[in-house]
Amino acid sequence: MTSAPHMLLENQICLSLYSATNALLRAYRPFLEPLGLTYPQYLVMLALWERDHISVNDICHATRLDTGTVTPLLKRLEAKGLLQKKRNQDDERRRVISLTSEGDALRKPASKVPGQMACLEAVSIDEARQIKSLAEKMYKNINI
Amino acid sequence: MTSAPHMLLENQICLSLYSATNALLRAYRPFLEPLGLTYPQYLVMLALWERDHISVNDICHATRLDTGTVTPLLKRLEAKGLLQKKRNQDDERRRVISLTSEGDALRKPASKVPGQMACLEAVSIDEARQIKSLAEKMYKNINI
DNA sequence: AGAATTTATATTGCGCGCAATATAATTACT
DNA sequence: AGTAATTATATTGCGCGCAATATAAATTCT
Repeated sequence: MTSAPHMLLENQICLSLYSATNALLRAYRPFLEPLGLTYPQYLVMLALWERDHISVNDICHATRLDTGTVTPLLKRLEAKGLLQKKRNQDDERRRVISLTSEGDALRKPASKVPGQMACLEAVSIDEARQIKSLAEKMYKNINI
Repeated sequence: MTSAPHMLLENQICLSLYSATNALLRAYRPFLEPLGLTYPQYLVMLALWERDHISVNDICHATRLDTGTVTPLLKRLEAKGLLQKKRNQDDERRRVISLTSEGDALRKPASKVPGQMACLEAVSIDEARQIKSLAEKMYKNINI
């Protein structure tokens, strides 16, 4: 029994996206490993370098990661001495996440990562723009 | 200190791809859950529905998954009674993965999944084609 | 034939990704 | 004020994703 076209692996859009994303994450690894960061941890650090002293929820929104992912991830970054968690005085539920001087200092070497990734030239600049815009549209349309 | 453009989360192509892919995987969940499958398990079943009696390595290639991912995944599918693992007589290293009648029977309800996903209309048909082709290019260029 | 290399699969361990659930503080409602 | 609903964060558990390592069978080389 032959498979219908929509049941063929080679026609799975999701598999293409899935494997490309995993490949891209693997490509980040050698550049992030010297910084002691995984890609999701790098996203959290980017969020903090962009705006310090924010809440866990702010980090979830900025990085599009889940609480169940971010909470233990923050613990690891805290254990590495890159950030601190304090209680917010105004709202005792909130935690305020703040960079340590080490966390702040990591910014400089981390700023070389985008350039290193660009050197891979996996796609052209224009194609990168296209795929980003299409992925954004997909993300927003799925997340109602 | 303000972040340079290439250090802004909103300019991270990988974050767009990453979050879109995760969103797409989440979107599959309600359709795959009634079948008792995760998305990677669905990929393996698609591979077997396409060609039965193949090796673990064949499955890794077809699904672009890793041995460390596939081996335990096959155990779970075996435990669900969807497939069997036998030794290859010609080459004792190889395992031959074969669908059970239950595994074969799952093909029919599974054939509705692509249509259900298409109904989400996350992107147009043409955009889906574009993003698939760009993701394929990226995947192939990264995986030298 | 015997040793070295390659190939196929399995195992271990860690970090997510996420659904479900829990806890505690705040806000809204009556 | 007291209760209900909401919000912020944390916890649990399972299934990947993958690097590193192990094991065993087949192949190649001498």
